[in-house]
Amino acid sequence: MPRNLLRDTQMREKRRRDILDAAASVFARRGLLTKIDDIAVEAGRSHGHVYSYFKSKEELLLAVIKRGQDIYGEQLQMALELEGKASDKFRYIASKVLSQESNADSYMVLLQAIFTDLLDDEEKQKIRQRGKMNRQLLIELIKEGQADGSVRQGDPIQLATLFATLIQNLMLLKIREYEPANETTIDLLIQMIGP
Amino acid sequence: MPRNLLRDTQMREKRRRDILDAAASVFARRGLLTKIDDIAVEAGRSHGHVYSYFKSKEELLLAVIKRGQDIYGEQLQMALELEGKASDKFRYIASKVLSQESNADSYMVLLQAIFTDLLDDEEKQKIRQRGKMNRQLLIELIKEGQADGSVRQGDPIQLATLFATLIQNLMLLKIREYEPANETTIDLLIQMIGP
Amino acid sequence: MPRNLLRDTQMREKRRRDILDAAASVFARRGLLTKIDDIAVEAGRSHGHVYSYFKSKEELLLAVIKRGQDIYGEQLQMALELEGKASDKFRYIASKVLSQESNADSYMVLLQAIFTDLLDDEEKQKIRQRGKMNRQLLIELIKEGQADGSVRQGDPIQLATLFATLIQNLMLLKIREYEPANETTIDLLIQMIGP
Amino acid sequence: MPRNLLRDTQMREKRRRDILDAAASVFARRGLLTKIDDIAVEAGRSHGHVYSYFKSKEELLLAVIKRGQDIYGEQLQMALELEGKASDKFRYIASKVLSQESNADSYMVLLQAIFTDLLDDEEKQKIRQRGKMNRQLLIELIKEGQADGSVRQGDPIQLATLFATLIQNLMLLKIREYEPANETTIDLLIQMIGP
DNA sequence: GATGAATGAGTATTCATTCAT
DNA sequence: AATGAATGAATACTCATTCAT
Repeated sequence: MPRNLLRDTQMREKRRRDILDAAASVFARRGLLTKIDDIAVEAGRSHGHVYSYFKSKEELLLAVIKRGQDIYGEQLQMALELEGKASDKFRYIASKVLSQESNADSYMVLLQAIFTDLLDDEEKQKIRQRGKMNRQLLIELIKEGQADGSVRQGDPIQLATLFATLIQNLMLLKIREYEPANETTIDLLIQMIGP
Repeated sequence: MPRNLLRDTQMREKRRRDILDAAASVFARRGLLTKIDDIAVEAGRSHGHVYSYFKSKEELLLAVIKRGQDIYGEQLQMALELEGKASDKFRYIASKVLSQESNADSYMVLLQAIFTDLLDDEEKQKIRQRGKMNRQLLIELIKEGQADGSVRQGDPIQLATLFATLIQNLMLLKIREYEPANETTIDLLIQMIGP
Repeated sequence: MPRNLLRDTQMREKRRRDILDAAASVFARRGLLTKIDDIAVEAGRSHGHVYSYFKSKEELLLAVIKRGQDIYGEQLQMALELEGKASDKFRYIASKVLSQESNADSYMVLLQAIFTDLLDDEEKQKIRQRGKMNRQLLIELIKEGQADGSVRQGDPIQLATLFATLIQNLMLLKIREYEPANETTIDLLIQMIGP
Repeated sequence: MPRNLLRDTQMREKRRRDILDAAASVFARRGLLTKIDDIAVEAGRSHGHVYSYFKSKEELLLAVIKRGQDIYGEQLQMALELEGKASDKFRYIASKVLSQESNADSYMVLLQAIFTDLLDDEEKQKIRQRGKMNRQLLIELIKEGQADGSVRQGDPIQLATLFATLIQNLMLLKIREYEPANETTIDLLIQMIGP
């Protein structure tokens, strides 16, 4: 009996996303030592299930990383398209990014993947390439801010790197209940890159 | 002929340090997936050798982390004792810390240990405690800078966190050959926390 | 409208045979490591399909073996019923058996099943029993040949075993493209058991 | 403390041989479905032990096969160097080969490896190459026999193949307690290739 | 002390089998 | 009936740790 192909495909897509969500959260908490079974349990499924969606743990890890980078890129893009001063867009980015726990998870996974020798160079290259694209968006915004006077002068590349570094690490600190990064922190951050 | 006990002890100390050095470098590169044998090879010894200096892989990891934090603390302490404006001391810290590759290794290990669920809470507490002590030194320096006018106003705790975050991540970027953090970067950093 | 029960049954029989064919060929090529899915793919069906015709992989394997033995037996029977000298019947058997690839497949599966500890003794007994029946046919033929002077003297059991051994292995060699067993080989074989 | 290097090496060699022996016997009985643990148990060791001598199950399998072929080759070589008629040498080979159980084990493993798709073509090529070398020895002997009148006329390649086939399969039959191949069988066999 | 053989708990992955659709 | 999603038992292989030499 033939099944409903459209629905089958949609269901499959959904389950794939469920696994990615579970994986991101567990990879973030247990690093690359995560067991496939941890992920399966988090997703409420058996480990065999995971393997019918991802060929290997490495493939799953790479998918998690890619998705995190893509989402981050979309958030940046959205900010760029707002009206107003560049500094307001930076503020928007900071509060947007800091408000979502999953960003911190993704970032933690990314850090480990990229600063570690555990992946092929080829895979690391792809990840870096996507990272560069995202940073390019920030660089544009820095330039915009330097033009409209809301961002200090200086090498846009370095300023973009410092800004990105700051918000990403604030995420980490926040999620691990170090220092709650609050509105004040964001103010401070904006001032630091301000003129 | 009695053995030279002092010398024996010194030799033992030295070999212990050799292992710690090897371990820090390998843990940094291969994360918590590091094998004892990787470390032994890096130290030019057999894996059995490692076990006559450290009871377990976890104990070795904790020792590596502690040593990294202690060294970082000493570097901060040294800066505090310099003569001059607080901002000059910050500059000194930045260039000192950035100049030593082993700091980046230690920081990477620390990050993984602390943002991961792989250690006991008890051990994580000790690590956080030492982290707090180091940050306290930075907080003092921030306050000193706010008094002498070389650091901007704002919550010293948050400023210290932001500063620490920046230099630690710059280390990582540098060591992984992302963006070479150079003197300009340090200038920028000092300006950012400046008034 | 009542379904055509006869036709349903025939269809079911046909699909069962399709699976057996697929299974024989895959078992022969991949041995007992064959996956149910390999067989399903070879049969152009899903693995679930296989299970609506055979309860388990073992049952399927046993069915494959049994069918191979039965077909071999029929081929021997047919030869026995021919007119002529026993040696002509041997020649007929040899060329008949060697001409069908599926015989080699069946024999390879049989070998593995029987010289291996992977089946129950009970199942192995059944297989051996059928093997004995087939060999009995050959023994009759040997005796017939000894009577009509076309086969050498000697223990008929041993001669039958040697003959069976030879044609079965020639099949294997042929199918794996070792030495093409041709008409000359058959001549030689007949001479060897000849007087 | 340095160890006795010579002795260490010898011990290692011996243990390697022990594993090969165990592996040959288990592979023969359980085919390619053999578990590494079966072998370890047979060798009276843990499965981890096996892995410090062979990198993988496949490597171990290949080593077992190679050793079996090498030993068979040596047995043939020895026969060739005897004094006397070729048919006596054949008789010697037959009784020599049939007297050692391990030959049957090796042959069974070889059969499965070579008639199955489970190994790389490259590995299969190596195995076939060694097989050819061994058969070449038999071919020489056939020719010798045709010259001294103790072997029937006919294509030496085919005669060698038939002879090899016969003794190898007799081994199998014998070891699985089918038909005890006894002196009579060998007589028969010699007569069959005789003039 | 130093080595590396040996063990066995732990983990990624596969695949027979079941069963809802 | 036919499919393929889901499960979990089974198994290859790894690696921390121990310990005899």
